[in-house]
Amino acid sequence: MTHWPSIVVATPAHSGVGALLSYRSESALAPGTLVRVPLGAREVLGIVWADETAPPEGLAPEQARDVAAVLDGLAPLNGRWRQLVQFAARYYQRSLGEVALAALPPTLRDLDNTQLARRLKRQAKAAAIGAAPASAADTAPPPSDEQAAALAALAGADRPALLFGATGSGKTEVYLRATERALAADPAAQVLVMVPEINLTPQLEARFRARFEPRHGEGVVVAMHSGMTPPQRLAAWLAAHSGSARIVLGTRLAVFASLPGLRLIVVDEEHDPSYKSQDGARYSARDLAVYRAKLESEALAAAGPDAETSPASAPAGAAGCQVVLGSATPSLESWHAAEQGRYLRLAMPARIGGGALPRLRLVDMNHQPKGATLAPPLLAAMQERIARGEQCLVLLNRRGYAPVLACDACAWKSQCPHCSAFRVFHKLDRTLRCHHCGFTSRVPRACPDCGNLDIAPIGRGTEQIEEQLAGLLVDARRPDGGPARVARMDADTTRLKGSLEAQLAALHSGEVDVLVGTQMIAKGHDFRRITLVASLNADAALFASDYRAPERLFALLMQAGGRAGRDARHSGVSEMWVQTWHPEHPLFAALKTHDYPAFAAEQLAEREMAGMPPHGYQALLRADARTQAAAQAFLNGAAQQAAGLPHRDDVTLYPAVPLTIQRVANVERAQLLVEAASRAALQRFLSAWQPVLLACRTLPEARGLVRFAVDVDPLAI
DNA sequence: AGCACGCCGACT
DNA sequence: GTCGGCGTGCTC
Repeated sequence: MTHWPSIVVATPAHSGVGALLSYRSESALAPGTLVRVPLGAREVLGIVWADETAPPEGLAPEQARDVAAVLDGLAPLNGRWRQLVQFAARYYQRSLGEVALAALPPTLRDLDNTQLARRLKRQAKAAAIGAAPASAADTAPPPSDEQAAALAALAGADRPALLFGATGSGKTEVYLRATERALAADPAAQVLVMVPEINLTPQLEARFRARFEPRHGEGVVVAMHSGMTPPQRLAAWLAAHSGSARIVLGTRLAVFASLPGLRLIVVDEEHDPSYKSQDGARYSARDLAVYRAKLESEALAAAGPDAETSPASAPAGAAGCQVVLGSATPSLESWHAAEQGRYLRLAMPARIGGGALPRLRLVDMNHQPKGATLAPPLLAAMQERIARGEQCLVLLNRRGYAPVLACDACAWKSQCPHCSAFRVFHKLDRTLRCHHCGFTSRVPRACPDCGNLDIAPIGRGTEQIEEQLAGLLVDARRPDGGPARVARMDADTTRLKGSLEAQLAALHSGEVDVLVGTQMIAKGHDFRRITLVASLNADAALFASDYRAPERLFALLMQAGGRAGRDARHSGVSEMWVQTWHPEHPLFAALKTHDYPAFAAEQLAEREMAGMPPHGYQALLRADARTQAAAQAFLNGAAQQAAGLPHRDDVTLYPAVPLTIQRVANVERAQLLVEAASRAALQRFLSAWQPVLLACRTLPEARGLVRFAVDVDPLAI
């Protein structure tokens, strides 16, 4: 019998090719089956979405081509996975094909059956070795009272859980034990643990391996992130898909991993903006994680009590798939959900070992010597720490030596020729670099415009702070009498593979007394001897036009402060210094008492007044074009042609505006904000709008449009 | 997105 | 006389 399977292929978002293409097959193909199909002149990977026994309507049967091959040996992707992908595509306004195929490891796309068979064989072999029982040594520390309480509450949770735990309160131990419990409840159970950045995977991976490999064998934990080589990614994906890997640890892309036995999802540092993808489909891995857990739970419930192993002994919540969002400074969205009771809040306010959170020291820059980068009291405090053999962390969110280089005599500045931004002066390699497009050249000896020899850096970056601190601390002495050692850590110093680990090791061993760096040093790393953290340019975020800037600043400062005093011996004296021109700002009052709930309440009240998320819903229509006029013409045309669309009156469309950085790599950028009072209204309108957007591409006044994209729930507007 | 087809400038 | 530039157009 001839079958007419509907198959998803990697069609780009706006190609005009429908989401599902009909092919012909002599045998039935289960939904979720991976196949290779002809598409135009090439053969591509496809996923069977539905198997039809009747020829498709609106397509002459002879136009359907034959399925070229079935990737056998791979179980079909299950219904929950397909539902997740379908939801993500619809919600984030992308084609199903783009989302579905991007969710698979890239190598799978160009593997034929013999190559695949080889990989599968290797994988099965590795899984067999890994499954070999090893020593059952249990090195886990007993949980604290708070951890035990959180775990007990989690066991009965019938909702997503928000683990609101101070830095150092031992959230990871809760993840480990929740994982342990999930794995023990069901021999096929799998757990997904997500972290915001690749940098944070190695140490978490190490802890999970140490805990679970002794009991479950090697291969029980696999990592999944974009830093892995294509073969590594394929191996990890296959291990997860086959069920041999019980724990998948990864960045946002791991939310799409095929996990047939998924029973628990952990989203660590759930507030982190890295969970929102900024290219391709702009999905929020945190939000998708919550949705995925719901899908899995519903499927398990529908399967009935008979389908599950021990329904009688398990608490109500544990029968489904749980999701735990962890943070010391939750996103306002998650906090709001917890306030409303949609999420279950689990609080762990105390630090393990009883250490106190650092004391906030605000430095009013109005009362400091003019032009001082580091206020004298801060410098004195640092010298004291060094003398005691303690470490300091200095935070500045700017790489390079100076953000701008300018001529003293004329108006020349280090403008990037391709972007509406200045190029950053990097003193170490004498370059001017554009941090947006990468355009780099050597620093000119003289002003390119007027020939003046005096061209001077304006502003400060991490390189300069490192240099200045080395000078200012030249007389500082460590307890052993040696000179203070200053180091810098940012994207420039950690570019090479392994260099991040090497630098962290140097810090841990005590070779470094003062570490200068960008926000990457504030995240996750557990430094024992740090007792002072200083933030030099917090003000930039206080008055930023981005309404989420205060939220991010609060999270960053709390997180950075959390690096200090983790060792209870030092915690009594640990301090968080913030240099500011606005010490009266209410954000600092909440920061001083480490009072996230107060800060969140204040922010949420402001958001409610303004109808901002989570009290309103937003989407951006973004356009890239050769001219700003074309970009805006496309956006405004799309807005005009929205007239009369269903649900048009449920949304507000704002005029098109250029982005803050209007031009990047010679592409002009503009965007248009869409607001709605409810998620559903926004969704309905965006769906209706999609064909209009496609039509507006060819508007004569939009000539020169390069691309457009819809960003649902944008992080910045 | 690929990858075709298609119509105009510098090379064996 | 061809190789190749990237401008439109299609993919079950």
